[in-house]
Amino acid sequence: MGRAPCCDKANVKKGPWAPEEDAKLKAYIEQYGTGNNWIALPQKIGLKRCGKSCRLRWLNYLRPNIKHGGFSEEEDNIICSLYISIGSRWSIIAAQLPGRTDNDIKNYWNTRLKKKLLGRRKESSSNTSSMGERKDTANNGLEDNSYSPALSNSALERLQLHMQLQSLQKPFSFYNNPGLWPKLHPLQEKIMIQSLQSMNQSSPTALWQGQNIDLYEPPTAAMAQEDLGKMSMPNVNELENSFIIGNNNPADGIEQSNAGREVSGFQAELDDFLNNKTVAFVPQEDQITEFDCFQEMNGSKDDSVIWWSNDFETKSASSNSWDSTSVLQSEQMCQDYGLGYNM
DNA sequence: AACGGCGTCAACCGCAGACTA
DNA sequence: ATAGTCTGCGGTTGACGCCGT
Repeated sequence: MGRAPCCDKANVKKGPWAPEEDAKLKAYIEQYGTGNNWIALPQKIGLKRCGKSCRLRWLNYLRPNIKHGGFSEEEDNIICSLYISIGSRWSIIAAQLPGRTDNDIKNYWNTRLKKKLLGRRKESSSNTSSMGERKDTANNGLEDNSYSPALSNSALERLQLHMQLQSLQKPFSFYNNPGLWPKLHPLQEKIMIQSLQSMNQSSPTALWQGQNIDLYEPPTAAMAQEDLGKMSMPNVNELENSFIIGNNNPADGIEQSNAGREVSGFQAELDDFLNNKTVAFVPQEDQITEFDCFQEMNGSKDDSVIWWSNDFETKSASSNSWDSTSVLQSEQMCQDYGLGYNM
């Protein structure tokens, strides 16, 4: 059974809002409030707009104390940290940044921050190029893998960011060192990727749960082999917990303080990233040979190494990576996070 | 000046969950 | 219990402006 449309689309105006429309909407809401019924609101004030459109306009633009543009470095850090930690939960992230809307943050991430962070891969690839490995210097960014034209997969992005951070912290950790990865035939790789893809489609949470990866304690090679054997991915909850700080649970005193150190260390890394202070991870010569198997997997050696297949169709992974409990944890975490970072 | 490519951002769309009758 | 409605959210789209050729 289909869903009833929220409004009569034929009689609804679309596109940019006119100043008069803004004025009408703003004046009404400021005087009467939304009345808890966005659908009825446009009729009440004689606007030929969909209720949802009114809501969006109010929340993203007309609402008082909205800030547009001009994101500070501190805000950058918060967005990046939270994105890596909780994914594309823009509303939660926005809640930590007063005056910012989820839409704004989402746009800012997609158009700038993502490039700022992931674009560093470009640098490292260029370095590789200078070592005579690359043939193509154009479009060597993350999104250019032949497997995937678009990078909408926040989970993968987060993994990659996570790995970048790890590469800085522990350059020889498993995830940075393809030499520790099991050698697979390109065909096997593809099958693995397809399996991951289907797993992720059928049960997005299953992919992430049940496996441990500590953000700062990389698994041993044996563990890693086992991980890969199970075709698992890092446990995001685990990852997420690595960021929980200041939980004020006396029983966890020691762990808390450790967590605090981890986070501050992480924050330092992030700062470095954002400020371009650190040198991007440059694979060692022996590692580069290992990279080749992944490049061959893509049928070419012309691009930067993409660790993961970007071919995952994880449209839902980002939003379904954890259950509501985790979301609540995230919200708690966000509060703690705020304390931890002296916001 | 005209054109095309690209980046940005406001707005739309569709889904999922909460709520209500 | 169930169907309908509303809200909130995240992904995507399209208009617009800037810039290089």
